[in-house]
Amino acid sequence: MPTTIRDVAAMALVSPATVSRVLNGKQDVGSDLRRRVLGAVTELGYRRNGPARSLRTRAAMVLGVIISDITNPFFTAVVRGAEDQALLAGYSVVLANADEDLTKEARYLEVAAAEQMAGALLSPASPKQTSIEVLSERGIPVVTIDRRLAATQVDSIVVNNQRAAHDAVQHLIGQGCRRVGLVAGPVQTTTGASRLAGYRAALRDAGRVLDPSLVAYGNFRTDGGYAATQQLIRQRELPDGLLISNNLMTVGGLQAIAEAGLGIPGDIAIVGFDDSSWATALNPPLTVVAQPTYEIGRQAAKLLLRRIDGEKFPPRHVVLRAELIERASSQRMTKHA
Amino acid sequence: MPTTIRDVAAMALVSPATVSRVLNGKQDVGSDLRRRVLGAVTELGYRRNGPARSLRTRAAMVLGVIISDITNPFFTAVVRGAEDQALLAGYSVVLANADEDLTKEARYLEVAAAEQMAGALLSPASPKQTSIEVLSERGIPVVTIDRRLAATQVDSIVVNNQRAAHDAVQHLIGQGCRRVGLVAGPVQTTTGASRLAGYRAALRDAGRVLDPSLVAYGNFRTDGGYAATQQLIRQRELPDGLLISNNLMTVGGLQAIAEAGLGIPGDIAIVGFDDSSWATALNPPLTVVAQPTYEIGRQAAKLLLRRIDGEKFPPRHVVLRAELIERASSQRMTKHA
DNA sequence: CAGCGGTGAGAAATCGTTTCATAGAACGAT
DNA sequence: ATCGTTCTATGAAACGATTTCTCACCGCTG
Repeated sequence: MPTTIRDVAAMALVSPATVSRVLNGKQDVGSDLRRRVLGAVTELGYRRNGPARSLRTRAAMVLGVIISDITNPFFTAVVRGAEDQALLAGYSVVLANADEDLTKEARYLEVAAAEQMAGALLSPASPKQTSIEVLSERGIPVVTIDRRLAATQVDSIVVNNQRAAHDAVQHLIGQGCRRVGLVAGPVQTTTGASRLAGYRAALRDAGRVLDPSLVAYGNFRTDGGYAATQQLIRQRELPDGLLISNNLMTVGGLQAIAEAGLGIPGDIAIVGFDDSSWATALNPPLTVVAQPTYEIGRQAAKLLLRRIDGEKFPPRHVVLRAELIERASSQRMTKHA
Repeated sequence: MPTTIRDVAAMALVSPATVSRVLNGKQDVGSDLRRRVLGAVTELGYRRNGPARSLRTRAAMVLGVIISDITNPFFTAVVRGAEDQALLAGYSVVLANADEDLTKEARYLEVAAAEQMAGALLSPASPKQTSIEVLSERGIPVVTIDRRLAATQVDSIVVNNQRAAHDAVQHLIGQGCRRVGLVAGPVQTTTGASRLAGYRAALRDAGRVLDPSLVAYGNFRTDGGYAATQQLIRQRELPDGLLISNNLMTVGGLQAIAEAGLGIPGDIAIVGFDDSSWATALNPPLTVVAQPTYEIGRQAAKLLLRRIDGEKFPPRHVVLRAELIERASSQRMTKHA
């Protein structure tokens, strides 16, 4: 019952083809006809039928963003960046929440393929098991964010996690921490693995021995951070400095520490990953490794749009820098000591 | 180039119509043919073309969720509930971020209409100015979440905000607060207005006079909460208890209080809206009005699915209960005093 | 003036699926 | 044996846009 392109054509006394051309600005159309068409469009309140359009053009003006945890503020911040960029180019962004679950992830990749989205941003749940084949076999470009895929021909935007973790650990050592611990993320994610590597490298560089009992593994979620931290602080020899590999685990970690009655930074100095609005509301304010979330999203979308436009260039792997923001939770030496 | 339903039909030696019916389980198809078809489908790795399907059926198996702030954990938690429910019914969920911006909101409503989504969940930026006409004139059902529209014929799932705010203020008064302040949300949202009303009602019930200088207005975002709180605590007569109308503003408020060097709950007792993972990691842990976020999403999706199925019933306005969770940030009286 | 390139517009084919209207078969009832 | 009736399965017509192909027309040039 809604108005179609034929209705518009009839009212403007032109053919549907002309209406289509006006609407897409493809070919030159005489200015008088153009006016007539535009007039009819607004008069009838005509809107293009998306599916019909996608069916014919084999691509919707929609970008899919499949993130691994929608409740993680890091990802939502990334999405903001991607969204702004996409909107500028006339694309809409739709999100899907894969929940770190390979099945759900696969399902949403299929939705993206089935709906013939123009492209997709993805933070893969696994570098090996995640398969973007459904998309690539249909020529739909993908850019991964925050993490990489084992298949290196896929563009990616990540931060230098190893370096960032290295900086953070170095900072803790500089603050006089003797036993620096790590709440690590899942090693099957590239982020988890890189941050672990950075931690190890920093200790080695400082001439420390690696004590495996100082590393506990979590699932990048609050409960995992809680459990891992508890494991670390229940040992005979406590860590006196701790790097926690992502924001949600940091929340869990802080809780475990508070419950154990340990003082921050007196008993244990803390550095978290990912800045968040509440980091400064904590007491003491939290030292964090801040990732350029908005920029990650923005660059990912930009890159994706270039691929959608059909530009050919070798796979690009953009590495942005994360920055250590020193706040009180890790300050053991007074600055003017 | 991807395989179509005709390819499948050719391989199974049946007509496309039969393949379609097998795939949709609509009508009876002989079990031998059914097997042949299914075999061909898996063999060819066939996937339905979404747009073609939507074009024909005039509805995609997709639910749109348009939320007003994707960086707000409250909304993302709601989405989780809606998603689980939708997936159960075979629908996929896509999110869009309206960012409290009427223009963006309108745009995404149009996208939902243009893509012929089956239905939409919406937290309207404004009860009056938000128009869901694009959807309703196409028969696409909408359920609002967290907030209502002025047009009461639209289903909604909200919490009893007035009651919740009332409880919180009553609690603060019970803790001995003499001057209870409020960081209010935008009055043009139903949530903002209801919480303000609850605050006022609680003071009236307690026989207090309403002091307008104890209420400051924010925009439901961190910066707004910061500014509003600052305004309240810079007066000559400070509030000694404070209810903050949403989670993001609470973060800003805490920051302002920390900067002013005020002690919680000693100088000022705090109750925030919306529970969050970090609420217990704060020192002191934050007393909050917790909303049943997951349940809001779940019920909203359920209701929407019934509408999509074409069920007819009068507009339903579900009101869930929010619950006060007392933690240390508002405890001034020791329990055993 | 013939011929040619270029331009603006229309007719019709097309995208891949669903579905309506049937055709044929099988079966039971009359 | 005939007629209905019920099942299955098919052919073909949508759905609403884009796009190729075509043609008419115009102005220029040699």
